[in-house]
Amino acid sequence: MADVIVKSEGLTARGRRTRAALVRAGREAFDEHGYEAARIDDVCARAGVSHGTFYTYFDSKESLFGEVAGAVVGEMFTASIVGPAAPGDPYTRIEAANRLYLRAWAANSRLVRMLEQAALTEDGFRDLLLELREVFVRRGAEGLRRLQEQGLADPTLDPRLTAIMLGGMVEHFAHVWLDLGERADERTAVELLTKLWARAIGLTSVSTTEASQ
Amino acid sequence: MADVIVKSEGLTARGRRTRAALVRAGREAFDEHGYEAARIDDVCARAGVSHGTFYTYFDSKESLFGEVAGAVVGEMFTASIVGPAAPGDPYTRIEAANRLYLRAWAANSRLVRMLEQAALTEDGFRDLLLELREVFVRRGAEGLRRLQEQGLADPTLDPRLTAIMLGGMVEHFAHVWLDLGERADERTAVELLTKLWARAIGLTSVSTTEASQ
Amino acid sequence: MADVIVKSEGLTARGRRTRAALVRAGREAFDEHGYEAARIDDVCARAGVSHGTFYTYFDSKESLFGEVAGAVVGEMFTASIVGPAAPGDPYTRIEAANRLYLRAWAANSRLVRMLEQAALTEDGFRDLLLELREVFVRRGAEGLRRLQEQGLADPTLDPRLTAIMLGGMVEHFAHVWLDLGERADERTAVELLTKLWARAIGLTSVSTTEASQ
Amino acid sequence: MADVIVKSEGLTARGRRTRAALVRAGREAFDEHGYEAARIDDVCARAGVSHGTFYTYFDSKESLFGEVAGAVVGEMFTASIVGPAAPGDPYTRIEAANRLYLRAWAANSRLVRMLEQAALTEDGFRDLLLELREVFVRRGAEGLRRLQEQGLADPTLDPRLTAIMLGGMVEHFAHVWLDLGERADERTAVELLTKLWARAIGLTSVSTTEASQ
DNA sequence: CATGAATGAGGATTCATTCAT
DNA sequence: AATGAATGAATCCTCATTCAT
Repeated sequence: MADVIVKSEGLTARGRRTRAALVRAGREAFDEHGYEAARIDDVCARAGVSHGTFYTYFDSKESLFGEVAGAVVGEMFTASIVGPAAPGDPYTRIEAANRLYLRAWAANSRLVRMLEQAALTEDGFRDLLLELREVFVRRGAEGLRRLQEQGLADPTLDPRLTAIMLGGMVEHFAHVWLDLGERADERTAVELLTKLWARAIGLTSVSTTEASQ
Repeated sequence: MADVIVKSEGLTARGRRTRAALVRAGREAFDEHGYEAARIDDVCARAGVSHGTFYTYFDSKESLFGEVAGAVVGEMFTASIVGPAAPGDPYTRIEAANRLYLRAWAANSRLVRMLEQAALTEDGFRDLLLELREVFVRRGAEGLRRLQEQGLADPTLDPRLTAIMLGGMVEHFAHVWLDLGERADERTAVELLTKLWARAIGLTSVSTTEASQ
Repeated sequence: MADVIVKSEGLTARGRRTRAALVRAGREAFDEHGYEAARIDDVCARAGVSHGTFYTYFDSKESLFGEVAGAVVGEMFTASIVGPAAPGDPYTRIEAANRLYLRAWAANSRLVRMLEQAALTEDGFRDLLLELREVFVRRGAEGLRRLQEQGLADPTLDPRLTAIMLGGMVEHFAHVWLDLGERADERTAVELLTKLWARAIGLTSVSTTEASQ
Repeated sequence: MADVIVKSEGLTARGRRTRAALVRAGREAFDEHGYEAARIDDVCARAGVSHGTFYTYFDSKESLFGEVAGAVVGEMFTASIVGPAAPGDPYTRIEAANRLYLRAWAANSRLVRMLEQAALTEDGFRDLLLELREVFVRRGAEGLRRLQEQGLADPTLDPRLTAIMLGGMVEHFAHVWLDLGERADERTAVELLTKLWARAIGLTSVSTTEASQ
């Protein structure tokens, strides 16, 4: 993945536990205070280890963040996979994907923002960030292409750009919803996002189906 | 607006010049390095004044940022106004609005991100940020409501939530486009954003017109 | 007096007014905040003049303090003089002197403390302080010597040392009373101070007189 | 005691050594330069530690001063205790008390002055100062009351106010003697202070005894 | 005389990182 | 593997003083 180097080889069981505790603590600290404001002291206190111990496992604050960010990105990958043989019609599947998409971003909104900050200065983070985005963009683009091939979506739409825009709509809403406190319940949000998404790509079989809502 | 206090009354011409130079320099510095990483010394060097002079005009880095953010928000308001008697059909008007919207956010993307960061800790900035968002959200919601009243858009859509989502799509694309380096030319982007937007709200008179593009 | 140099010659009437305003403002500022904490800005604001003007009249903050301290010392000299042909018996005269002494120190307690602070570093201030003390010490010592010569007080007491100690009692009480908030009314305080003072020096004609209180 | 918080728990032997060195250095620095003029860098240099180490043990200059002041007050308490079964007649015991009193104040004169300065702004220091004063005042007042009960001192004197005044005489003399350089040897000073004190309270058994000195 | 903008030395404080134990 | 004391570069901010107008 990203080329951030961490000290993680040849650890005893105890060492692995300590290391894991630090990553967990780091994730909390970054999420609560942001990258700059998060203190190594705080991380160590949360993990229940002393100052010096931190440097047994990580070279620097940055390398801890790399680890945390990698874990988050991994989770988001996993969490957003709609079972390949997902049931139902295209609309329902888009809805399911949007629900997972929204949840994945909502759960990690602040850390992804941080990763974006970090990406501005560190190329390693930039790569990680682009990789994260690319996975979601490709997934969206492929889904659209498949629908286009099946004659269910407007074939003139550029799949990649469309996926970026509509994916961005979901991602951005996750941010507004959670970080900025816009009031909405998940169900309503997912339904509306899906309706807009489906209409935007001209999902044919849907025009009547979801009119019943 | 935001409740950040600045020293700005009763200045001589020279004072106003210096102050303006500091704001300009601050905007550059923040835009280049981000809020935390921006150094007051750097700002002073850019403005060609000494250390202490900064504090003649501002209480702190924070208060300078407040000034810069206020200016940016003001510019974005102004820049995004579509002439009330904008020509043409609804689709063309949405397109014009999207173009301005995209440009406004693209021009200030980094500073708005910074404002979001700052909003996490400082209530004054949070207010400024919410105010900024609200203006765009309201504008979008009112546009949609008007179309709904004219029978040109799906009347079942919640105007506010829809405006947030579709506005977010544009805003987020501005970020991906400029900050993350996604390749696209403005024309293509605006056209696609508009097509998606129009379809999403079920803009009637359009379904055939622009299908020929 | 002290060898603090001030710019005070050849001033116009307007100049003298400004200068006086600065001294007055300085006295207030020093009394309220202490020497270190008093700000030249604050002094200028109180005096209603601009920053730069201060340096037309004084070389430095220190020289302003010199002026203020000199004025205070002068006032204390004046205020503490018991009319040479003060009426009544020795006891009554000691009482009158104590009342004035107490008032003089109470009125200027904080500024004298400041002068003591300043005296630690600046010889000019040290001289002024010693001069101030000396005046009071001498006055007390001479009073005692006169009583001793008249056979009214214990002739074995060293006049200077005794005056320092008993004068210190009054001076210190002024401090405790006003600066530290010890509750007591002036009348009671003066009566007790005088009784203690009179007894301490073995004032003969008094042993019965004041027993009637 | 005072509500100044210090970092002092769970230290290793090395930590305790460093901390103690800082307190010692701080006491010296404060005593030499005064509170405001004392530099943290100077304290660190004296203690032989680096800049940052200071903040491992203290939050601020103020908290170091709190520690130093607390230590001084503690020492003064201890140093001024006259053995309960002190030998001899009342006069001799007053003399012993005065000697200890004078020494205690003389040894810490400057730091107590500093505490008074600090008490003007910080309530924690004000409390510490008042506590210090109160101990001495009470001790004096109780001594006097005992003598009054035994019929050895003027029963009409208010014990507290009298103790404040006569205690102030000793305290103030310590200041004049040491800080202002009034020449006197301890023996003479203590004898005179005691004579004045004893006469002032009308100590009966003494009037003739010590008149022969 | 008055103004107020500009200066910059100086000081307190933070915190990631190192290292002896 | 863990500890926690020590480090010092880096940064913000203050305020007495100077100077051009």
